[in-house]
Amino acid sequence: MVALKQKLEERGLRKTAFRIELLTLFTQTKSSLSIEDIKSSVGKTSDKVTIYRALDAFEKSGLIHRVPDKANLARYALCHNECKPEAHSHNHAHFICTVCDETFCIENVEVPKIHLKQGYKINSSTLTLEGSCPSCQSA
Amino acid sequence: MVALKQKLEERGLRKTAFRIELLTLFTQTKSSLSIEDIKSSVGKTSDKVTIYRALDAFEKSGLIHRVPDKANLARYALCHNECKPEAHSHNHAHFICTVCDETFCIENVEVPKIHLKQGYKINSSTLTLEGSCPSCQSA
DNA sequence: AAATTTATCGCAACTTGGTTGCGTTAGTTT
DNA sequence: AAACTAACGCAACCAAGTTGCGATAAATTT
Repeated sequence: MVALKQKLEERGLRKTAFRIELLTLFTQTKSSLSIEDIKSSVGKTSDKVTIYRALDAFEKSGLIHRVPDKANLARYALCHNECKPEAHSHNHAHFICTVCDETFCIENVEVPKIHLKQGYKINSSTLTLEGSCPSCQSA
Repeated sequence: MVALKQKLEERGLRKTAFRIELLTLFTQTKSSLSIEDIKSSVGKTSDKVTIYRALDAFEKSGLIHRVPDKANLARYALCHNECKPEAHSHNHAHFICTVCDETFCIENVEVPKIHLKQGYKINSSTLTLEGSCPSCQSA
């Protein structure tokens, strides 16, 4: 909890009740959170605009990053590595279960380095796998 | 043109003026088309609903497939390989230029096969690269 | 060729994810 | 405590995409 407030302070973000609650939610979540998820657990009291702006601020300051989502919706997860503002480094793949719509970070899989024809400058690369996860297999 | 109408007929789609025009546009386009692109070249006369439904029908019948887009918008391209309804096979990477927002298919790059932990079933995998393309480099 | 069938069209109205403007509230700094 | 300004919250808005439904026009049947 203390470390959590520190994270906000380090980045020049204010320690409001809502933002602390939101960041806590992220630390307690194994995989990623959709806006839906967030709304249903901390959004009862806060306006959607507040949520969007907080997510935006968190992302800009390197606290969280966007992960892909089946329906092309926004989805976020905590940054594990050292992410600085304007330079997120998330070189891992994502697995999206098309049954339960969960998004999993595949930590131990590196996104292969691709080199393109001369002239292309690559800033980021994402490898997204779609299918069904173990719990949805058995169903 | 003849082959084009045939494609529609083969899939049980009607050869309406609009759908022929739309399919022609796809064949004339090297990379991919956003809804914006489509609207501005064939959408003057047709309703957006018509466009969406035509794209939907084309995709379902394996004529075109969706490609990722920077802003998570829908974007489509012609199917090169043999795509059947319900079974698209597009094992190539996409490059999105974040300057001009163009999406390029990287034809000669295979999406590497990833094997996950037991229990995950992968239906499709997409490798998306973001950066700036040659023409936007020089600017 | 006319009649029937049915895919496609096009308008209106709606839904959803997300944004903008702006006045108010509340951390933070002095 | 006063001043400063990030963050909040409401309303209004926007854009992408969907749904319902009657009208139109291919394709098929007679």
